[in-house]
Amino acid sequence: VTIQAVAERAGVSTMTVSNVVRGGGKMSQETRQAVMQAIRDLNYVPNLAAQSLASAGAATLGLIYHNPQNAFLSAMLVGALNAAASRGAQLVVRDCRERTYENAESSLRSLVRSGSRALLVAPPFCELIMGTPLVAELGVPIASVSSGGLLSDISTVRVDDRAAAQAMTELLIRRGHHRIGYIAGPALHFSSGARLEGYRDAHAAQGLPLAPELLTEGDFSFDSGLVAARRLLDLPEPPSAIFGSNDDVAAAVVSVALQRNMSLPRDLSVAGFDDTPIAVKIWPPLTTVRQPISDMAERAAGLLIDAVRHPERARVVDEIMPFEIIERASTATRSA
Amino acid sequence: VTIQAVAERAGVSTMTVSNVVRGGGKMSQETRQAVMQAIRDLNYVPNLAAQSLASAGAATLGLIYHNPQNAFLSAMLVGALNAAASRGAQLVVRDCRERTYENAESSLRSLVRSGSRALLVAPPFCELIMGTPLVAELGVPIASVSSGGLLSDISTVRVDDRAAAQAMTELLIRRGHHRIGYIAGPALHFSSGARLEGYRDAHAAQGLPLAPELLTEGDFSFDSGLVAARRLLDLPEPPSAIFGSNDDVAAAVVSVALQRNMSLPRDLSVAGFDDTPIAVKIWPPLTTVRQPISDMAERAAGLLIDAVRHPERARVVDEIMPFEIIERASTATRSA
DNA sequence: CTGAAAGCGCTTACAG
DNA sequence: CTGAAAGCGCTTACAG
Repeated sequence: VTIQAVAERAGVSTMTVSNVVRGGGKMSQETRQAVMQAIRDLNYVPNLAAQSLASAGAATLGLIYHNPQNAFLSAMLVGALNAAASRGAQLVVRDCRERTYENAESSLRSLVRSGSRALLVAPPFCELIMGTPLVAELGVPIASVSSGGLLSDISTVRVDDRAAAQAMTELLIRRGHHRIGYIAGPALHFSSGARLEGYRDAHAAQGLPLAPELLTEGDFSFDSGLVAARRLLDLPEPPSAIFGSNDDVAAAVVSVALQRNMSLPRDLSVAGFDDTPIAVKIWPPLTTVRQPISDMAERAAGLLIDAVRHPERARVVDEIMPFEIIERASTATRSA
Repeated sequence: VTIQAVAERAGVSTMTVSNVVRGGGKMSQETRQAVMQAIRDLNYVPNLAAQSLASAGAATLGLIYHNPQNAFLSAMLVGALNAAASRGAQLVVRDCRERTYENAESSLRSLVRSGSRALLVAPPFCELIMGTPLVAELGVPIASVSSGGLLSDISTVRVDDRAAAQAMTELLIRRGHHRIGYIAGPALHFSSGARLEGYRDAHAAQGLPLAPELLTEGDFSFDSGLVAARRLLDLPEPPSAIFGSNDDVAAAVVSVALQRNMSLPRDLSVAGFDDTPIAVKIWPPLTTVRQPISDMAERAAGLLIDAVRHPERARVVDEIMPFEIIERASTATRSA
């Protein structure tokens, strides 16, 4: 069942069918009705590959990321898929094996070459390609989610990571915690730096000294959180609260604490970042910074679809979405 | 940079370039070298949409599923993506909003129409379309992962869910548990039925009576696990162990128990199914049935790619992969 | 408001 | 071992 079959059945040209399918074009009600009927009768479904080849309206978005097991990525995928589905776009997903510029470059080129008219790039790839000649060479709009900072030539939808981390740290300080351990993310992600700044800002704002031994670095993985948590809890003077830079890392802290028979949140307050599903699947559920990842991805994908359909209006934007501090049972006022 | 540009630079026809790109064909070493060099010089990347349109070798697989937030689906995605990447295939992913036959049908038709040469269908869609005329109408090989049973006209890669559930239940019985709560999955999934059978088999095999009040049903979600766990623990004579039919449900049991200040595994043993990431991100880590979801998906996708490339050998297969019982800290011998 | 023609970048027979 | 031709299903200007 091709567009031609539909055209014949409806007694019009393929061009008219194409117009009806894409929703645009002006035509008499009857023609449109006839075409719709033929489409229904024949059970016609457009061939996206052909649409894309003919370099058409069917915006197909390319998405690259690393480690799809990750909850952040799952959420991002959901959002992008939603935007694509609700707006008739196609999503092509590509897993980049390594977090290197070279990997990102070859995946991105292939995607564009294969019909992607816009690109959604997950961290840390957006940081990696930002500002390089590649961005212009690709020649399509590019957007990212949760980049952790403004990206000169890539649109971004993010929260104010620095302010969010500051707000969370201040919450902990208000709860009476003076020694707050921090588990930073990997340097490759701009968001790691921004969140760390926020942690520092809070100390400065509240006149609390920064204790260097309370600062550790992980790579956003649960296992790295385990290591960092042990180091922190083994300190001669351990922290009374630990802020992990994402939920997986915070969950690792909870795990280590429970394993040591500590009672949470009495003996230790724990906070995370993202509000991914795991935040409420562990006990005690995590106090965390809610970052609407799916919505952000949906918005970013929407931006791209708009840019593809209305190139004249397209431009690089930096959208900041609101974050929310969610206090759950993993934090409490410091016990005297 | 099209295939033509490469052909000109290498001084051959596009057909020869095409042959080199797809790896097949017989040609002199020099021609091949020249073409490869031209490809490198020009940074040529084939246009998958065009390949697909020309109804070519570039196997593109369509994948439909529901609720990508789910750990099972993430793992499945990873596996499929791996297979696709390592074998030069393209993966197009489609989220089916509702778990209905109609939804599956329209998504599947669209996928095929748009160039998918084979389909990977997640539960419960494989159960939904199995045995219907649609399968033949689609006209492409279809495979599923973890279907929970043999599917007449769809290839499947699965574990023996019944035997796995029996093995887990027997482990619990051997640990001294006589009253084992069970939280079944939704009826739509064949695996729910199979696992429940396994739970029963174990009781029969060990000469243990089945207590109907110990049987509850969830829908594989964490929240449904919360409800079921409360019901079970509120019983006049509560179970000393609870077996959840997936890890999310088991995590919910752990959560409810900890919330009630029970000490795990002393007061309650908990077991799950799947060995998804959450199994080791909670404390105590879950005893569970390890089902190699990613590998299974990779295998299923590989089967499909083979079927596309060698249609003459293609047939419906039912592959059973080994499961593994992983005992972690969430289970223990029943305390007297 | 509707249509005929050319073309998107590739591959598939079919020749040579 | 290599190439010229036709065609995959659609869309984009351009006419009428």
